[in-house]
Amino acid sequence: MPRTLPPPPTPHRLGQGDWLDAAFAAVVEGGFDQARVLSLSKRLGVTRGSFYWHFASHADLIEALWARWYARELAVAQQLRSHTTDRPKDDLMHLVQVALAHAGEDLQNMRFELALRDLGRHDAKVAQQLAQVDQLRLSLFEEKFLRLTANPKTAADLAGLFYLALVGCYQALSRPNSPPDSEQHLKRLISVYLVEPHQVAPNAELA
Amino acid sequence: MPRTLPPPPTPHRLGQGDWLDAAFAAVVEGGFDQARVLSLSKRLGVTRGSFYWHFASHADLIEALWARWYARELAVAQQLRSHTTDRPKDDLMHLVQVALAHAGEDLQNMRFELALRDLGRHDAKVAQQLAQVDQLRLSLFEEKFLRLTANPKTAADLAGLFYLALVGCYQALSRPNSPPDSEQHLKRLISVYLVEPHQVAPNAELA
DNA sequence: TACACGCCATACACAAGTGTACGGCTTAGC
DNA sequence: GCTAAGCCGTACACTTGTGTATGGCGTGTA
Repeated sequence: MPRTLPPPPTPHRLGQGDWLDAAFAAVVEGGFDQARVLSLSKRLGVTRGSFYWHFASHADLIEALWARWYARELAVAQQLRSHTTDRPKDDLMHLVQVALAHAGEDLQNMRFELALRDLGRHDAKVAQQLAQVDQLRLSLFEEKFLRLTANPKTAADLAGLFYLALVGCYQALSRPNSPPDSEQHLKRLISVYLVEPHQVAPNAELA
Repeated sequence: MPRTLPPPPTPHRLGQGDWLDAAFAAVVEGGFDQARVLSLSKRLGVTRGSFYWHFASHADLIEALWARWYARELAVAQQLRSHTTDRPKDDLMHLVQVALAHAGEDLQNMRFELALRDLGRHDAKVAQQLAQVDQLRLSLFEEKFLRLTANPKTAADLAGLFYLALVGCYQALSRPNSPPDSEQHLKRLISVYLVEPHQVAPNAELA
């Protein structure tokens, strides 16, 4: 068991995880171009000699970075799938809650995912991984919506629209100076117009 | 009148517009980092000496690029605002049609706008311009939806959700290997679940 | 204590990118 | 046909970034 204790005795004695964390932070702040070996080493207070001990190349770091993201997304999806109550609407809103939690770490995850989507638009391998995650999430949403409408086609449609709205929310919330109440606003939009109207009752146009 | 004839007598005698066009194409293909002076000059078959005659610096080019985009977006919004018939639903779907036209040039515009949104996440001035355009579009959508529901709050909500879905569609359609029918699929989703159900009739859950 | 290994610093070579100064060709205007 | 301006090529200095080879310092272990 090599690395389980978070702060090893020596003050700055880095491991792969430290470089990945620093790269993640750099991507969140300035996109994937800012995840340069030179700038990361300055940020970590070491020289590039350390980096090339832990990683074979810069491309290796980037690949390890979105490989870690991919693995985590699979785990999250697995956990969300098992989280099922007898209130389908609450389950759906729980998904929104998890996806749109505006506080701290989740905002970083949003910005990272958007940067990754930008990368995927120009890199075939990243694009494929993203498509897999999208497909996984879509099937998850569809599963939840199927407990609302019982109509497979409608459930698939709503899941698609639901996901489109979520991706749009990512753009809206990741913007600097996004008002702090916009998260609640977006949650309400999704709840009122995508989740609530579809069950037995037709719809409820609130005043 | 300096430059009105599209292909001037000499084969490669460039103007500002040629550099802007080349930069636009580079951004569409590989994001704003690919819009480098060196690579653009190679693409245009000249050296950097030409560039620094037309532009003061690289930042000047980038700024002129999204300034041109901004001006065009203002013009498009102005034109869309005036395009009004007596069939509100058709007007809304016309907006979708214009925004999501998958063919050729419009796909390039989508990818450029997404790249610009990435830039806006790390540049305050770009972020501000984007916020203005978003606000302009939102008010336009709201205007159209107001002719459907007559309820101001509902119209604002639907316009917001409509725009979120559009931004999500941008991500979906800009992906490589997006199936050619996905455009029609997305249009149907927006039509059936966001435009159609909201008028006098409650909603129509099609089988 | 001697030694090997893990981790990092140093130094070198190289490539890509920006900006500037200057010089040359080509076109238009008179 | 001469000239001046527009447009571009060339050469230089500088910065940032990658990758590699090599050496040094520490820690744990025999």
